[in-house]
Amino acid sequence: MKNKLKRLQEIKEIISTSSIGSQEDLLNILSSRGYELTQATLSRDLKQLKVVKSPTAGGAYKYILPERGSTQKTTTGDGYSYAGNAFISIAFSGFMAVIKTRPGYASSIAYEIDEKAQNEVLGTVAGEDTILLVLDEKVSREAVIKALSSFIPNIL
Amino acid sequence: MKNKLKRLQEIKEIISTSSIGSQEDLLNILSSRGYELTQATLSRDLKQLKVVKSPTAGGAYKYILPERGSTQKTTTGDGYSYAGNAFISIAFSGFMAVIKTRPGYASSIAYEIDEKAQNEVLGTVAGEDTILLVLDEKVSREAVIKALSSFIPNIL
DNA sequence: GTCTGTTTTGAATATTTATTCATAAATCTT
DNA sequence: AAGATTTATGAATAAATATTCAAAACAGAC
Repeated sequence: MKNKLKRLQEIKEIISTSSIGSQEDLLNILSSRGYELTQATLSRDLKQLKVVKSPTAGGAYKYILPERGSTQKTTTGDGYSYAGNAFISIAFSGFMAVIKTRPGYASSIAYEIDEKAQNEVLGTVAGEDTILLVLDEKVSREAVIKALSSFIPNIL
Repeated sequence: MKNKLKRLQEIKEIISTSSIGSQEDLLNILSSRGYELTQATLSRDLKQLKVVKSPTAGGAYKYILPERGSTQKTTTGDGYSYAGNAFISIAFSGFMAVIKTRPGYASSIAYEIDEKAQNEVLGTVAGEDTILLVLDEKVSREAVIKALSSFIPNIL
């Protein structure tokens, strides 16, 4: 219909000026302003507007508009990893390990480690060509190597 | 139970690192990591964490952590303590700890730690979303938590 | 106009999420 | 320790929300 756009505007306005806790409430307000639609349509409208139902401090819920001017997130898309090439060496000390990489690759490899070796590695800190890993004190160094080897073939 | 806190941290971590579309999905991941709970409890957890189910660009939904400053208010007192919001989790290994934060906040929180927990923490190294803490070997983990909790309320 | 493809919508339904109610576990107070 | 109070939880259910499926409204192209 022609008034979908106006309706979306109205929805944004209602949501931003009052505290709406359910689609049914919003539906009633819209109805009182002359917009006839069903919950199904409203659900789709809210999805399109990227409206979100957020828990409030008072223990209830309210709909909120998405952040304005938020930057689009960039997704690499290719899904390929340079880990194999960029990896240079690994060494252990206590419950830590240091990985050397080719310059510039430390953070991307660290990101993969964070993703894929959560059981073995508590966390990482990456510089330019060095990654510091904090290992779980319950796992062996062999287990760490094994976990990393699934996406860093050169490690062996 | 006592593991509610760890569970909440785990939830934050899962949500911030992967794309979860329903509580059931999240429930499965939690289950695979050893957390047994029902959807009812998860719903309450998410409400407490103010997690929100947001429509994505791809036409689906995903859970996201609350944006800093959206509904959360700054703590009273001498300054801003945004640390609470940006903090995600803490884990220990040996005389070290790893703190995960929302991307970009690691260094500011690390700065606060350096300032305010000098007795417990020898030093920190911060990346984008991870802080490495070297702990004083004479203090307990509980003491560290206690010291940090004075300016990272969410830690408890 | 008619044809064809796209968009919008409602009714019914499926799915998802929140809450109620009861119980158990933890915490506090004597 | 016992009793009282708060907190955490699951099972069942209620409530809310998303989607399917079919139909209608629309927009162009001819």
